[in-house]
Amino acid sequence: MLTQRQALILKNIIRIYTQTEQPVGSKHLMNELPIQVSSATIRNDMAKLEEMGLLDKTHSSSGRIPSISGYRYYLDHLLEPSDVSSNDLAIIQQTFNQQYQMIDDIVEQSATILSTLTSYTAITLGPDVQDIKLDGFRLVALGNHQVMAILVTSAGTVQNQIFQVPESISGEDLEKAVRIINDQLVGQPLAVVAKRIQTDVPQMLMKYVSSPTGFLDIFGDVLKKAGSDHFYVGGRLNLLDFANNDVSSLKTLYSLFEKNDDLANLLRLPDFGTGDSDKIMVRLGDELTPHTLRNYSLITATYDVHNHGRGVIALLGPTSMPYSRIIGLLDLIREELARRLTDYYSNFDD
Amino acid sequence: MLTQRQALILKNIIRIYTQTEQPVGSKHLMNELPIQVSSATIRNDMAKLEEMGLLDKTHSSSGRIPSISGYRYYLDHLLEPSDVSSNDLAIIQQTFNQQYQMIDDIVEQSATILSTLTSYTAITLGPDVQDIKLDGFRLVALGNHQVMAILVTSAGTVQNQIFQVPESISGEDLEKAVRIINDQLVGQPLAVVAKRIQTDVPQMLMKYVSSPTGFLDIFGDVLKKAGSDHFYVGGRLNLLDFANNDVSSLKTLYSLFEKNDDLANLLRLPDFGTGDSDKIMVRLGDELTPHTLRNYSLITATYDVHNHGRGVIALLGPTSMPYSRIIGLLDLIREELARRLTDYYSNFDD
DNA sequence: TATTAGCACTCTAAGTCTTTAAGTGCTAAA
DNA sequence: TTTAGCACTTAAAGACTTAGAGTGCTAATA
Repeated sequence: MLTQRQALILKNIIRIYTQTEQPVGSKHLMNELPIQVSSATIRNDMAKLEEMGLLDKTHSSSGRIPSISGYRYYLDHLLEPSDVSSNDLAIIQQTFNQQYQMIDDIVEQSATILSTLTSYTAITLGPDVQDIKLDGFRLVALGNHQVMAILVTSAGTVQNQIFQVPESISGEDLEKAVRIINDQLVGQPLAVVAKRIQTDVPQMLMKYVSSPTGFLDIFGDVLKKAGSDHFYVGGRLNLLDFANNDVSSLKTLYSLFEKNDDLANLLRLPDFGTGDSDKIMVRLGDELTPHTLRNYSLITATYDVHNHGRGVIALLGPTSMPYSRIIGLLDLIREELARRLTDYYSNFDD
Repeated sequence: MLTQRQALILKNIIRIYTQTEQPVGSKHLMNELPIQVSSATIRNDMAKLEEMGLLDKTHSSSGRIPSISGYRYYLDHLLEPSDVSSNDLAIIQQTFNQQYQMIDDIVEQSATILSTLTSYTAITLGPDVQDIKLDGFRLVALGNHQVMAILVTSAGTVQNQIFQVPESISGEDLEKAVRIINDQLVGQPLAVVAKRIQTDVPQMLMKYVSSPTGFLDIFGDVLKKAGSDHFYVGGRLNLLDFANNDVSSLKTLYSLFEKNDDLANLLRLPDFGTGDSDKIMVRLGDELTPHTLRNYSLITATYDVHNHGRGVIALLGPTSMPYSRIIGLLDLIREELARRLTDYYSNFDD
């Protein structure tokens, strides 16, 4: 357990290091502390903090920098989220008050705000797709053998894709197939639908349609799209500022952002679903996979859309971030986002 | 005018510098030339080439590097495109033989191939939208006050967007409006359509529909999308390799890639439309705008889709590229792309 | 007992100096 | 016109020095 003064010292070393990115020496720190003690006293406490593994030195006679464990301790015991500045608040309100067409737009905008206000990189994910159901499926002929397939889910999300239809498949067949799909599968969870088009649906179609495979490929494609998570990444370019010329980790990250599965892995919380998932979690150092990211810090928060699942918003930045401000901000945006989405769904089925 | 030997020297300095990124000295060059001359002779020619502004020194006693003018001369007078290696050829053929759904996919794939084969960044643009006509407009109701608007053009491209429709607009009104649009505007160039919905169309709709503005906003939005160019950028990450830690130019470029207008400006050829536009053009140094890019080289080629306009493919890389190989490659992909798209359109209206 | 002044010690960063190797330009001879 | 020879230039790398920031320890102090 830390003495009060030791905690104060740790807290301030983290604060100063975040501002200057330079090791903090005892004399310098002396002038920054609210209490009056000599630099020797501070040195003694620093030595103890180092012994406990909470501080590091860059070389034997350098000032101290926070170690990963130091950040961990700070985050777990010392951090107090600060209120959002009125300036930030105004920006958030203003952005969320824009008129949106779709849920996805709101979620995407959250990533934009978050990255703009922090100068880091934000990642957001809409409410989870666990038990989303098929709400409807359409095919719209566009001429020139092109057909647009549209799938609507119970969560209000829409996926579409355009296909080049070979002449061998007749328009009537497609229409029949669509009718059967809607009759038989609407209202069922996407996962069930996905399973059934592998099992009994082909036979069912077979009775009325001459070649169901082509159609099922199309339907399957769009279904897959609708069933997979959609991540939004805001402020990609900010990475260039805080990844200190470490081109290799830059590459890792940027290619990570392109792959859904990798992003899902990155954001997956150790205790997702269990425990108090309302807490904002910070992971850094070896807590992060892949290990290429051990110089970064990832803050994740979930938000709860009443009766419509939970989503995730996250922020990726350097290990040394102004956590107080950032976490306050994240908390506000999470609440705001939950509120907007809950509103959205509440006047959904009228 | 250069002597034959001077040309040989310039050519080889460029070749060696491209491989090593190091200034080339007279002794080193002596061993690399196909002719037998002393280093003193080479030094004399080098001095003359420098006098002409074709070579530079990094310091008074260093070897020579090509100047921007040197590259210019090389590109204009000495360069001979080389044949595409059988390996590259195989990759190109294979990629183009995949089944595509849409024109846009083919154009996008070109950017991917080009960037993969070169390790640079590729930008492609579909055939130009000069006199594309409106082919059809649809509204598909998706439930929950959502409507998808779909616009098809005579070029076979499709744009769609989903809107939240306020209750004040009735479904019947929308249907009527769609019918009128299709009756009156199909077959007309997009530019004309865009103009008319500002002038006579509102009045026309007014007769049959109670509140045409909402509908026209929707239609206008999708129309705008369909009328603007769509660029594809492949191999963004390759920039990290050849932009030597120059974070500021990296930022310029990455934000450039996000803005349609900026990309259009970048690719706009000085003599676009006039002259022999079949030539592959290389721009470097001050020929490039914005000037932040003066350490890069941009190669642009147009491709001609029979009766369906021209498109552009481009490659952005460092000033010192293996131009012979690159230009050979670009030429092949341009032809291949033109062929595929011409094919595509040829069995379009049957 | 906790704090502090004092001081020897450590290490980096920045500057100076030296050396080496690669390269040039010029001169005079072939 | 080409070439051998040579004096000269420069960057890069290593050795050395110095200044400054910082530490850890000891002994005195409150």
